[in-house]
Amino acid sequence: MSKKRDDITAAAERLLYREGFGTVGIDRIVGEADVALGTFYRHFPHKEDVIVAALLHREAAYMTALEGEPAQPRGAEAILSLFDRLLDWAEASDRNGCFFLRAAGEHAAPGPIRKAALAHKQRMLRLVTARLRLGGWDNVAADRLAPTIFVLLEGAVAAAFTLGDRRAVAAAKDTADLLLASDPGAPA
Amino acid sequence: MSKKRDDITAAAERLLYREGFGTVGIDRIVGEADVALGTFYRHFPHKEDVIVAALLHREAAYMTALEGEPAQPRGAEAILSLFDRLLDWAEASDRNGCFFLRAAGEHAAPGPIRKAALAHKQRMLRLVTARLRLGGWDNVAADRLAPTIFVLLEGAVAAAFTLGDRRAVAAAKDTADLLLASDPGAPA
DNA sequence: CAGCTTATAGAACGATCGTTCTATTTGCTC
DNA sequence: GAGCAAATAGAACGATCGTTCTATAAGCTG
Repeated sequence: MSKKRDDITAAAERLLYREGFGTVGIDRIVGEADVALGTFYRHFPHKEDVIVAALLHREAAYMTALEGEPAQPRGAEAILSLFDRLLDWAEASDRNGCFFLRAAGEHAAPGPIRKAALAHKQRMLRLVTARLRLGGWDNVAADRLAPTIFVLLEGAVAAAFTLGDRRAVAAAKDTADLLLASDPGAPA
Repeated sequence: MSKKRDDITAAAERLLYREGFGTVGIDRIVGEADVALGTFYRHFPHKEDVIVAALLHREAAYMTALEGEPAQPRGAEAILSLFDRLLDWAEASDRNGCFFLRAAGEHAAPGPIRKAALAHKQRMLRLVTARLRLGGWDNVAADRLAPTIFVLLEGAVAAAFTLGDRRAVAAAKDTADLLLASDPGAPA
């Protein structure tokens, strides 16, 4: 709705992701967004609020990036394409780990930040489940396979960050392929 | 060497892991360790120093916990037992994500903290490689399989945290089992 | 133009943070 | 017991942080 609000959210996401929640102050965000301090506090009464907005903003972009391309993927491709999109995403942004994992870890107190961060992971698990169904797995098989695919995605993100190369994502994709191919519930 | 130093390190590890690097101040660490402020600064001239000490302390405990039990595991058990130990570890400590991943993410500036955190991941990859060799895989097969096992371990840690149950670790273990069993380089 | 919302620059506040300092005491070793 | 390193309690510092406030300027709608 508000241009300024969006500018602030985007700047916050960039800085918080790149440098950390504790490191980045509001003055930095205000500077990066090129808005006045008063404008910031008009839109976000507390720092907590802008962090939540940054999380939601990044989540939307991330989920959209993951689901691009094959509109009606067949079979395993519904899952395997997620790893390809993940690789694109990881190579486009500066890799600094999973924003949501970090947000939850650095904000142990129950509250909007932790809630938003953990909710994203639940939505990711649901996204994987939905993709399995899209690929042709029945509901039971999808629910059974989703946690493993989720683990592979989480591991791929983490390892791509810490090892710094694309091997990890490729390894995760290959493993997903093996898993799906060897599963008795594979679609025709 | 120094009892006080160890007390401070242990207190810092506990607090920093549970509550985050930005949230916990030195006064909190000093309070938890029950030492005077001057004692703290005698042992750790900068906050950075105590963070690095906390990382190394946790790493030592973690790696030790992972390698417990079957002294000479045979075949896949060399790897699969890692997931069992990981489950024990995750259920013993308050789950708040991977300490090292968080440390690296929240300290983007190159420096001792990021270095220690990322070095741990390299050591984990080496640990996995060594376990594969211990299980009977030759060097080539071990190097090929290690990144995937590493991804599964990373994914298990992350998912155990965000999903909050043990399903994730079990799923990762089963996948490792499948992977190792279906690999052509499996030991006799 | 009037009137209202929004944005601006910047000072200012209280709290907290990492760090330093002082003065005193404890505990070990010669 | 002398001497010295280590630990204590606590005040104090400058910097930074999140937040509030004031005063002024744009920008849009009637």
